[in-house]
Amino acid sequence: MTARTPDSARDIPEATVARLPVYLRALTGLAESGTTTCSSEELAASAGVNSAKLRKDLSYLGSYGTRGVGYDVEYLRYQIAREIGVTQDWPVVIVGIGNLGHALANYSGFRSRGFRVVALLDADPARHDEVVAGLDVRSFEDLESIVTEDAVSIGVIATPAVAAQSVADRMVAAGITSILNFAPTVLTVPPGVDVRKVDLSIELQILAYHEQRKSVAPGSEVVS
Amino acid sequence: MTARTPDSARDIPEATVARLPVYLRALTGLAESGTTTCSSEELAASAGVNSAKLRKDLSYLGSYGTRGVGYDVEYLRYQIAREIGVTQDWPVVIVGIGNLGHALANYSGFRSRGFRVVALLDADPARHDEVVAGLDVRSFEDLESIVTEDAVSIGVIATPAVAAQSVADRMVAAGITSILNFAPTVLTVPPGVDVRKVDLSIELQILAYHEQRKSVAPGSEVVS
DNA sequence: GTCGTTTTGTTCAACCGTTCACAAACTCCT
DNA sequence: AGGAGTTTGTGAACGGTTGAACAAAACGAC
Repeated sequence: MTARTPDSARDIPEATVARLPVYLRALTGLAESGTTTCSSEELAASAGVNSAKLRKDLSYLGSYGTRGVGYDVEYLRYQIAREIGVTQDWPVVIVGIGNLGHALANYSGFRSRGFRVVALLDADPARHDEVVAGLDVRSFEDLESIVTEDAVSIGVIATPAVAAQSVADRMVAAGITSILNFAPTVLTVPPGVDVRKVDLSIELQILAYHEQRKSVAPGSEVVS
Repeated sequence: MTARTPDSARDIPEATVARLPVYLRALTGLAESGTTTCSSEELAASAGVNSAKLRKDLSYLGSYGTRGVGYDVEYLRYQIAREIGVTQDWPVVIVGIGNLGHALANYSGFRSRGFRVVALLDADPARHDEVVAGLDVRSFEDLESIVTEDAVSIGVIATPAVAAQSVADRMVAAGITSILNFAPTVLTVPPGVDVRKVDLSIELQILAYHEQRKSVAPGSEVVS
């Protein structure tokens, strides 16, 4: 048996980390529908995974269930939120207020899940008088002062591809250590900085690959 | 040695499929900058992976390189495009023309990569007179006729979470077999239908998890 | 208190994906 | 033609992820 650390401190597998937010959302849904207790089977169904995987994932956080009973929805929800770090609010800055930047700025899912958009920046002065989602679009030159003042550690890049690398460089120089990149380009960052990328057309291309296969071979593939 | 099938027919690992579009983009970039030949090392650098992985990925498609020389950029680009299926155009329908739907409809990366948005649908009649990205927003009730008429097999869901499942059900009933879901909810679909999901807040939460860990001193344990 | 039922937490084996290391194959130079 | 240098394609080892199966623990009935 591994040593039982009182507070969570062990390293959680990356695949598990990626699913924790899904469990968190499922638990929120259950809580809103009035459920106070749930089994791993129920929660797994809500999250779209199988129950063995769910239990294994939760076991990395600690032992928050009760055998023979299940999980207390509110308690587990809090534990996962704490583990992810969304019990506190994370200030976020969005750079590139085009169509996608607009959508991101207005996305209510950010604020409701522990993220607070503190600034919208764009290199184009023509956009600087605009007000989006209650925030006025500011100059990209303000990046450093905003990052310092609001202790921003997460940046979102929604610029055209050509600008993305230089924006990332400025972000890193300003002190940002986590970047969510929507621009269709590969970012190079120094060690210690995390980058996650969301690429819309890549997702469609993956679907197209499988779609093409369906029309050829009868052996169908299912990805949930 | 495994049997050499003349045309691509073997099953390509899912992880490899997800990277092929990245290679395709990197090759397009190289071609635009006038490069006609590249080594696996160069291409891997452009794509942000290591060269061994790149070579192994490409080996699933066939043997398209020349030892001692490298890859012909244009030739390899075509082969990957053919494998993914983006040499033909894929008609796509987008449902839910809110902020995100707007952004998706205007996203030029779709059309330039083999996808053609044929219709924008929304359940809200107040949006039906709007024109977005050169297309007029139509009623969700038109889904079936559009899917049939334009042979649409890929649908994009950009609706609020509560509507997503019923939209997916209608899409599946209409004949769509691949769905890209931007709504923050788990979709249930019958076997044979592929779903990929893009979840903006989940990506941020994964970053937050790692960010939280950075600020804590490595190996420090708090025991009260 | 004991038994039976339920459900978690964990162990174990199979699977998938990544990386290393190297033989095979091609070019260039002499 | 042959040898040196280069780069691909792949076999094999390794580590991470998944899924099944089960022991441990809690609860309720009596």
